[in-house]
Amino acid sequence: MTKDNRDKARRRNLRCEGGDASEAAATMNSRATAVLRATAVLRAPAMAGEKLNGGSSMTLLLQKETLPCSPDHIQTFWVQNSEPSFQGSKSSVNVVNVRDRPFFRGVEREENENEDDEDFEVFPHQPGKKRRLTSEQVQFLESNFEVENKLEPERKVQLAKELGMQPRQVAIWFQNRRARFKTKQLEKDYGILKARYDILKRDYDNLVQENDKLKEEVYSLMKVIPSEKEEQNLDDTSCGAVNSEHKEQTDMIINGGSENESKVTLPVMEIIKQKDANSAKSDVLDSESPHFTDGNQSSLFEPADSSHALEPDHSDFSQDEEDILSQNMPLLPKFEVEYVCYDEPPENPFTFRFPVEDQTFCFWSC
DNA sequence: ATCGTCAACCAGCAGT
DNA sequence: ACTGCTGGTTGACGAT
Repeated sequence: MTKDNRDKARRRNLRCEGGDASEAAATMNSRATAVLRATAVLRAPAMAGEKLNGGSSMTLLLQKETLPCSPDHIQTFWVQNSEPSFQGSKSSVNVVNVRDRPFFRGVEREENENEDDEDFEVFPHQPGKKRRLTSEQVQFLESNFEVENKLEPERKVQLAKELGMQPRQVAIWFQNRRARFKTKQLEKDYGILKARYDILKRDYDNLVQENDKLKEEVYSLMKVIPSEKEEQNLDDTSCGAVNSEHKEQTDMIINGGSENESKVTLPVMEIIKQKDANSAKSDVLDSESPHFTDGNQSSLFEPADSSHALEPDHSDFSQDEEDILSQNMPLLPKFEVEYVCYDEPPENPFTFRFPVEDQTFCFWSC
């Protein structure tokens, strides 16, 4: 018999016997003695982890007819059975009739159904019967979950006592609650990533448009400059050579000069730099645009830095543009980056190259 | 009848 | 060996 099989058999036996013996005993004991039942209706803390002390509105729910105790008993019970985080000098205690409260409907019914059952075996698991927890039980568990989503053994027993549940039920509820929380968190993160991608995509499209405009302007400027020179050097025999050199430079700029950028002569670079300065105010690249300041950024993301977006143009995606994109998408999973089809394998898996079409961006819509 | 929710369960893994 | 966790599944139950 393997270890796993032994484990499974043991666990099945435990469940068939009504769960862990000590847990069951604790529950039954609590039920036998808990003529007084208490729960707390707590305002849900604004944020998980916020302590539920001072100022929480607290309601003690008492079974009116069977309550043999004074307010002193109530206080004693509460202090003995509450976690420190639920205690507070500012907490208000209200004694109310709970006959109508949903929290006790199930208990009451069970008790009535088992009036002759002196050992209080009203909670053992009945195969095929599932009872929903009452709204009050769920609310109490939710409050505790927000304080701490893990469940220590003592706390589990404590909660089970206070809620009239089996500790195993409490444990299962916390497990399921964690699973639900994780699912929601994943959905939320996906939404944030999607929004982030949309912004990057929009910026990229705008950059492409800006790039095209710059190219056109450079072309038009290149037409003007040679004509001026021609006028000044009409008889200059080197004119042809100058124009030839100039044309090479222009082509290098427009068609991709990353190979030897330093050879670009100053006049052309100045023109481009002036254009950069004018374009720096573009809303496309404005680091103060709303998507950087909406205050709703997930911790998953760092603000995109578009400050490099108007470096001297390279028609192909060169190193600068790769840097821009890699900075803007620092946390994209590697598989997404490598989705681009390469003619040749990339030398570095973290550098990537965009094809002329922006098919790279299809990974969200695929 | 169908669908969504949720308590309960199972299998596998990890820590003690 | 024991315990608790995660991920996945099952089945009861309520809403439509």
